[in-house]
Amino acid sequence: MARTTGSDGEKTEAAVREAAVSLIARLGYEAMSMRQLAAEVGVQAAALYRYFPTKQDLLFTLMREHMEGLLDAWSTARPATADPVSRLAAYVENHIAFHIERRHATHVSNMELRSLSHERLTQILKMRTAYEKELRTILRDGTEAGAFSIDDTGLTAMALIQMMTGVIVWFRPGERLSVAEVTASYLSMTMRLVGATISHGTARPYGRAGDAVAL
Amino acid sequence: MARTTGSDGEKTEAAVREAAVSLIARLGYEAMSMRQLAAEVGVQAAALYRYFPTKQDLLFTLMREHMEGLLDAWSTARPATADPVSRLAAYVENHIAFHIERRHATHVSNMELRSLSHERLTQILKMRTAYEKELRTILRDGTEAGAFSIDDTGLTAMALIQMMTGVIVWFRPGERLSVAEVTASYLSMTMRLVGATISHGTARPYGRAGDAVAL
DNA sequence: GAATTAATTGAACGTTCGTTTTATTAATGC
DNA sequence: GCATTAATAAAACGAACGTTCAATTAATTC
Repeated sequence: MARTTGSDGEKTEAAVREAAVSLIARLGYEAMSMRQLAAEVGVQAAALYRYFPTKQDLLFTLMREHMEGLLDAWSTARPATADPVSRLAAYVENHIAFHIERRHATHVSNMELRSLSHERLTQILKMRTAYEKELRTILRDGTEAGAFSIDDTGLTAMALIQMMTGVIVWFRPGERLSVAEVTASYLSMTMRLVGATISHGTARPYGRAGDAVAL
Repeated sequence: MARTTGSDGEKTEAAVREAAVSLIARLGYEAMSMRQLAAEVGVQAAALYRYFPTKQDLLFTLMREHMEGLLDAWSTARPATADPVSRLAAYVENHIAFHIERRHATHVSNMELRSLSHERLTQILKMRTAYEKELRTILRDGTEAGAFSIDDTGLTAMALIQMMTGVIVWFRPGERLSVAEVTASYLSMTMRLVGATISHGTARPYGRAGDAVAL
């Protein structure tokens, strides 16, 4: 009826985070109760409040760390080259890989924004906007350099991100398609959508279906 | 403390539906209480149970009618022609128009699926699959006819639908872009993504940026 | 090995939830 | 105008919710 043998704060907190992402992704934030979460972890509900002062603090922590992870992943994957096609390819590959690997956390970050307070919502959206701006910059640079032909970079960036993130809705690892195949397909679709050419001024389109996609 | 002057079942039920779509879209199904909904309509919570036996029945009704509306809209808009490019254009135009016009209901139908019972979830997903199959058929027909060049019609259909439906996330009527402009952009992006050509065997691509899009 | 700190339990608090029941009044049909 | 039906209010139900508090035990420190 008190501290249990082998109990360890760090391990418990990690278990809480993991279980929370999984439960919120499956049931939704509002539908998940603190008692349910505690049961999943194997503790009483009161124990959760040692690690997160409120239920919303828990949600916010999960979301903030997910967004930080996304920005970190991109700043690691971002290539040094100025070539817009390479930069766009790197963005797409990073985005698909990250989102497939963290399907549940992405689900939470995308679906539960309305459960945040105004101030915290603003913080998350700021990070999201920064990430989207990276794509808009690539698209604008590429258009100005003549590598892409795009009507509206803002609209195109949103369309691409929605398309790519949507992969988590239908993709299940270990089914018909591998992660590499899915990534290659999305890369090809992206390059065609933006009207990418292999190099400036060339009419040859990038990655037509049936061709091997040059990475 | 009982029936109020001017009360009318039909009007009340319509008001309940309307307020429910709006509230669920804004707060989420779990976060919306029946008392909140009743207050929005201007009645007591108990009055809602005259029209919908349970909260989940209300949600299911809204979703089912939304999906029926989508299928109806497409069966009206679907062209008689066999030309895949025209059929795809009609699909995109109908999809964008319908989803922009019914942003809130779409939000509800996409986000609250997990609050349905298994049986009802299956019913909704069946309608959704039927709708998606229409797009897959167009893409397959177009690929076989040589009008599109697509790697994987299933994957491409999902990517296109995610891209198009995503318009409701960022688009706000009356801001920078008109509905017509947005539709034209999405049509152009779609045609490029599927590698559409104006007619079979021609190398000329459909709707490059900068050209006028032929509708 | 005693004192301190870390981790957790169990019980309880007040609130809100979806829903049901009963009573009451407005509209309708004859 | 009387009987019937439609539409609602008011009050209450038990259950579940997020959260707090006090007590208790395990691990750590000295």
